[in-house]
Amino acid sequence: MNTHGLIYADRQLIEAMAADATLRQLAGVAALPGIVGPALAMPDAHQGYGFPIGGVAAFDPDQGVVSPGGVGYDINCGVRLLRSRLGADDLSAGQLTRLADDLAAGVPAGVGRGSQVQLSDKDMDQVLARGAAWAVAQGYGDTGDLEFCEAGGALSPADPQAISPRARQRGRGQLGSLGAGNHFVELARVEHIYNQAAADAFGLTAGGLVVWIHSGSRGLGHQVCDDFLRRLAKDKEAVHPPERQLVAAPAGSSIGRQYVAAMGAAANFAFANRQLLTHRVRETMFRSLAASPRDLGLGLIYDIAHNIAKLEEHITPEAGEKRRVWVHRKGATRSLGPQHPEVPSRYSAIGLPVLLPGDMGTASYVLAGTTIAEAETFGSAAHGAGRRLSRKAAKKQAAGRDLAAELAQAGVVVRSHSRGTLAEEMPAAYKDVAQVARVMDAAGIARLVARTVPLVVIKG
DNA sequence: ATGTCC
Repeated sequence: MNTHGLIYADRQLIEAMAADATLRQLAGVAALPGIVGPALAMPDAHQGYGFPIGGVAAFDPDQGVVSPGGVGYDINCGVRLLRSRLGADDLSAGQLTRLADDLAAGVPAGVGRGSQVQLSDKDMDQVLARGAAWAVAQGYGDTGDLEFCEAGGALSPADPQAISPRARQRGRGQLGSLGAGNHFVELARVEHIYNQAAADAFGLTAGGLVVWIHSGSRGLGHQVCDDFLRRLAKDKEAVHPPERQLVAAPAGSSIGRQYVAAMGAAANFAFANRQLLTHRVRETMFRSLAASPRDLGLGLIYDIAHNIAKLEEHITPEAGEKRRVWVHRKGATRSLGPQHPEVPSRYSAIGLPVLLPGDMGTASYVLAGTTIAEAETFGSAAHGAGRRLSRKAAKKQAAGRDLAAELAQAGVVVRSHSRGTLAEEMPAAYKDVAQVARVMDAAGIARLVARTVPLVVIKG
């Protein structure tokens, strides 16, 4: 190892990490060349492809690497949160059911499912280069949305030409679609406020209705990851660690630059995707409730990327030097404290919103970023509950059960395109998100702001 | 996560 690992967890969470390959994978990350500061594991960390999900690592731009396994297959998988002017309890059961039906009909979802938008090659170039800004320019959303997206909703560098024809083809009909797996649209009620000043700044009120949107770069990002893993596996320039899935490219090498440019373009596809989904959700809700945008609100609180590598400037942990580093956040969220220049001015006294979606039957958390995270974790925090059961084990446990009925009984209206997805995503498949939130608050890498509970969930 | 194997 070139550095040590640093894990944020309580006893139970670290025992779960010890029971799978998380710690071995973290040691593999710590052995990569040019790593700066420790190899970090957030409290939701679990084993992933080569590099733990919930892992964070920073690399020197000259001596270090970029790694597709350190970003993940779903490039710029991420989460958005919308506030509303509605009280959740003002909606009748009938209105909620109708919203569930209308959103299920209006939001394209499911494996391989496409969108209503068919992109020309020229449009696709613009999506890949400009991300959410392209979507807003096309009328999908408000100009104001961009201020509340990480990186303004577009990564740079991003080169449309670095994307393979196959990746482009897979993405062509998928912009504005949810996908499957853990992706969702959720209407939720703000159940508890922990920090009133932060909640006020974020526009969250107790009892208020909010909307969570979780999606990524669909088949396009998946293909980009696959393309570069294959190319790196047979590239002499590449770094080939004993854990073969952790193959990496020197950040300054030709293939490293190509990966970064392709990853940025795929990330932009994901930003545009969430922007189109947002537009579709707003339109559907306005129509379903026969309400005006003025009455409903649905302004964007924030859009975070939780599968990404970015060249960022940080004061390095322990050494305390100001350096530009390639920060890999794989299943990890950015956490920046008050007054940081990348925090929108509306939130500058509070810190960046840290969005922590839980499972579809329990709760999700909104937290605020901290200067402690800036100092210790390259400005990073956890991204969710973390899996307790593999997809396969979850399906086995769900056999013979009617999960939609169980969730309805618990007050959550679920619409899913696939029974399999519902089984893989059942609440018992996830660890306790409250535990993850508590660890972050106790360690100071993010501060609790609010808890929301699900009312309506749309799944792939 | 994923046209769940080109």
